[in-house]
Parts: sequence; C-alpha cells; structure tokens
Amino acid sequence: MQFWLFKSEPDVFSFEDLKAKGAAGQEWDGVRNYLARNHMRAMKLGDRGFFYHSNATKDVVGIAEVCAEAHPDSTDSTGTWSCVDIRALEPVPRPVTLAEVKANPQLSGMALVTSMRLSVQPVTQEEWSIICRLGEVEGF
DNA sequence: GCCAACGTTGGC
DNA sequence: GCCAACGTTGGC
Repeated sequence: MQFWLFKSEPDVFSFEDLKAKGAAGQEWDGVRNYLARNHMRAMKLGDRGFFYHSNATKDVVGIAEVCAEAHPDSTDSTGTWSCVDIRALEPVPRPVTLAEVKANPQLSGMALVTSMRLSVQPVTQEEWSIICRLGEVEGF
C-alpha cells in the first residue's frame, strides 16, 4: 500500500464535506497539474492519503482512502486529465499543522515542505507513521 | 494583500 | 529547444 496527501482549500471542499459524501466518496476532479495527475494514476484501490487543509488552517485533518482508481476527469473534455475517487476514513484527533511538519527534522523531506504547491503528493511510510503519531491517530 | 515559487505558454 | 512573460498557488 502506498501513501499520499491530498490538498484542499477547506472553504471550497473540506474534510467535513468528504465525510458527508460517505462511502461512495468524491471524484478528486479539477487537478490540472501533470505531476499530480501522474501520482493519481499510480494510486491503487485502498491506498491511504492524508487530507490537508491549505490556506485557512494549514493542517492535516483527516485520513482518506482511494475508493476508485484513476479514470477520466469528468470536468475535462480534452481527455488529458485523470482523477481518482477518495472517501473519508477517520478524522485526525489532533490536527498536525504545517508549522509542526516544518519544525520536525524527520519531516523536512516531505513534499509538503519541498514542493509546497503540489496538490497531490506522495508520502513515505515513515512520514505517514510520524504524522499519525503526532496526530494521535489510532490504528494506522 | 503581497509576493515567492514554480508550472505553463508562446515567440523566436 | 530555449527562455522570457505570465498566471496560479499558497504561505505569511
């Protein structure tokens, strides 16, 4: 299983909104960046991802799961863009802020720090474990 | 609201 | 194929 991070502006689409979609989840459409697209194409059913709120609170607030592998983006008529569907699994009990990530030497290599603008990012197993611990996430 | 980072576009 | 101009993202 691989790990990822999905960025979203909570004013536009928050983790609460994803929870409200239930088990069916949400098409992660609208991504118009090749690297982000390629990451989504690499995702497998059941892969896990952090849900990160940009702009407002800048923190990892939830755990999501890939519930449909890459397919054409329904908001794109050119056939260039793909997306996966994700659904909410668990909230992060104690959201992990960007400031904490930056302050932690073990997380200095995270794409969240090094590729600030990338909206869909890979997360290593180690990074995943550290953030779950910081966020007091049980069972991941 | 500003601005740095960086991806994309288009002229040559 | 290079690179300047431009647009967008997102932290501050």
